[in-house]
Amino acid sequence: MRIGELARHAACPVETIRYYEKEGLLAAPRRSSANYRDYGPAHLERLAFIRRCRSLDMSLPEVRTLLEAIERPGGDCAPVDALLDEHIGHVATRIAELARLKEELDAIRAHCAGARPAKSCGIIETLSRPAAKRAARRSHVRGAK
Amino acid sequence: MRIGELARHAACPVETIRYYEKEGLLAAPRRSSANYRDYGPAHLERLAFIRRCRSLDMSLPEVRTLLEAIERPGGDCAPVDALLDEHIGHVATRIAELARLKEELDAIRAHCAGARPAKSCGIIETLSRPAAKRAARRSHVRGAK
DNA sequence: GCTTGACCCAGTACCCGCTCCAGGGTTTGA
DNA sequence: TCAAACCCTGGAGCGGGTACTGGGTCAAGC
Repeated sequence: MRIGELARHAACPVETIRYYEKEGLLAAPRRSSANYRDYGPAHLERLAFIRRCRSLDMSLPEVRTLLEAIERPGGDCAPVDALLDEHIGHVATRIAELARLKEELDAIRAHCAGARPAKSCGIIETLSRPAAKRAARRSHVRGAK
Repeated sequence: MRIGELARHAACPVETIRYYEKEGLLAAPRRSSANYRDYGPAHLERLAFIRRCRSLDMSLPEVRTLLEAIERPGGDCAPVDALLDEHIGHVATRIAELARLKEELDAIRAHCAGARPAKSCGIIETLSRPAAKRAARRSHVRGAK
């Protein structure tokens, strides 16, 4: 199967497949005489796994760790469990952070009822004042917009 | 005041201040004879505003829009209100997405009680199956790790 | 007057996870 | 035979900085 067909089966852009190969997440397939990549079912399975993990907001290093744990012959799944637990923790943390953020934004928004001269707008004034202390983000799960 | 002092007052890395100047968010200050940047209180006020907005997860284009709305003489604050409403909407959307994601991750995690051979681990099997459909993220608020 | 260390400058490369582009070659169907 | 659709490599770009190189400057102590 050529890269376009693999891309359709895995619902993954062609460029992303080449990128995964470059990053060592997906094994380089053999090439046709015209130098086209030629994939088999194992590649599709592996790519689907990667895409599924990505859809769960795992980073590529995390996916790599999972793939290595799976490939390791005779290994148990304890590292997989640990990685998943940690990832779930990150997601929970980010949810809590965003909930606090939303409270703060709602409070700021309440300072203005609309259409007043900018100089006397309570929102602008509030935005100019220092924030209540919030924990810094250090984790990889993406934010809000 | 030199850039280091401004950085301390605003709790903002020096490099970031230079970056904001390059991006046109912070006006270029006058220079000392040794070509050092020389800031006044207005710069600190403006930088504090930018940092406050960033701490609320606004993007730099959003901050730019706010700054322009504030600077516009005689303008009212309706655009500010609108921007804030939109941003709050993005945050709420991201919270909902992450909550769904966490449910899915919890469900996957429940498939393994630990320390089984990787081949028979329910997590790995689940990760290999296609995901339930979830809405794609298109918004700027960051995710979970 | 000289040294030491803290500070400042400009410019560039790097992070992630792609995405898009340029400029070519190949395959497929009409 | 020709066009459209596909494939290739290599490189640049996104946001929002961070880090580094290789210099210049300043203030204090000796």
